[in-house]
Amino acid sequence: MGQDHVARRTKEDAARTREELLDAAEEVFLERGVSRPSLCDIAARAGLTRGAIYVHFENKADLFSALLDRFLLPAEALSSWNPEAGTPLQRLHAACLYLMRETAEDAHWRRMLDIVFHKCEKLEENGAIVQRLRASRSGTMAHMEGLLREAIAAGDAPSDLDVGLAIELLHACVVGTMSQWLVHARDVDLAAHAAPFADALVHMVLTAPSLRRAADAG
Amino acid sequence: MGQDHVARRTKEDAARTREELLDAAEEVFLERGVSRPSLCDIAARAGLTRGAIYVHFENKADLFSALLDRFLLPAEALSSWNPEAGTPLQRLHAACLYLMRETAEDAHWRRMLDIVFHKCEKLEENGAIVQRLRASRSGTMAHMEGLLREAIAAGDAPSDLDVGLAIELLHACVVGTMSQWLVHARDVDLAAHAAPFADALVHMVLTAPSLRRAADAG
DNA sequence: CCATTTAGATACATACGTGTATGTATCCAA
DNA sequence: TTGGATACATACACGTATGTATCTAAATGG
Repeated sequence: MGQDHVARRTKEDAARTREELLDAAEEVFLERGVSRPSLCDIAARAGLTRGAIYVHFENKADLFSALLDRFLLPAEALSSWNPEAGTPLQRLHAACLYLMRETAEDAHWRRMLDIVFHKCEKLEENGAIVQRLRASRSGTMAHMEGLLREAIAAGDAPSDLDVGLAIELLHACVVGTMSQWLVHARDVDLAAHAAPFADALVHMVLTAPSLRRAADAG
Repeated sequence: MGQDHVARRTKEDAARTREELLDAAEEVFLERGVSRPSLCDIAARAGLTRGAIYVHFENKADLFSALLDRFLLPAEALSSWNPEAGTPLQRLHAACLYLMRETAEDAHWRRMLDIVFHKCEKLEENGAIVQRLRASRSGTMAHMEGLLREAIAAGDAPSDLDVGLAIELLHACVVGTMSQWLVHARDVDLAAHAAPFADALVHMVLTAPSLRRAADAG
């Protein structure tokens, strides 16, 4: 605002403007999607010009990729999140609850998730998002599957459970719930619903006859 | 290609080219997203030029809207689908199964759903998609909620069930499953999973303690 | 059989986003 | 203090998408 020609300040200042550009991109992408806004729009939101963007990033795709880098996708969040409390079954329940509760309570995570789920087009040619989403899915599912197998070994889950089937459904339900919450965040009390939903989903995995191996429809 | 100046044919021919343009748009949108391809790309896919598009549609948004008109979103599909067989609970189960099985088996529905879920940006300013998605959600949820209340009245579901909570979860799980299937259609045998998933979800609604009114975590 | 209408192609003006090249002022090192 | 490096702004050239206007030929109505 007050500064006319702000040229090179200190290195930390440069890093700070980089963050401000990412913040601006996050805002603009959330409001108007990833494809439509120009780099000029994003820079203007940060009170800068396109020149600043090209200093820190190669182009819009690189900027978006950097924005994703700043954001721990669920897979990495799950891995980095302390998973060392309680029985495997309790930890599976905690993982589901964590994902949903974080969606309900962490505004920043919610905004980024909203961009990834609803404000950008998932195209093979894009690479950045698609690959991360694949990695997130397989990472989360592997994590859950490991816990569920441990739970079975510990006798906390039925031994004839079809683990692959159960995890596929559980993961889809958790992700679907998060996705729906993002769209209708104002209609629903997310925080209050997270716990009963996690309970119900784990209960389903443990008790649904149709998820047992060699099961017929109930 | 072979035709130099193909001018006005018969009225049915014109309607046919309109459909061909919509087909082309569906293909192109699925492959490359909604925002990036130009009207020229879409017309070329149909073997035509942009002029043909402007004859039948006002602009790209109108074309996309027409594409959605041609496609029955789940809500309308559910309403138009014969819902008159069996008890309310069986019909609730059939509704979930229908949505998932249709996703697994109807290639055209799957393509359109993939576009709507993953290949376009859901923005307020867009209107066309966002409004339809809202309508679809509320329509489907209302349908399901009615059936579940009937099931409770018939004694097929617990009377202290928190219907709103249960329907919110059930809907999110069904939509989430459909969405995940679209992304990883090649990794999973959709048709084989639809039935056990529908069974498990209904089982969850009927038996999960956390979905009862005044329930505490189980 | 002629006039009108219309499906679709083509041409053109305009706007806009991108990438790059250049300018400028500050910071840092010698 | 001076010269290079760097952060950011500005200017320009280019490609491209859009909307509209014009052109054509065929079909329809009288």
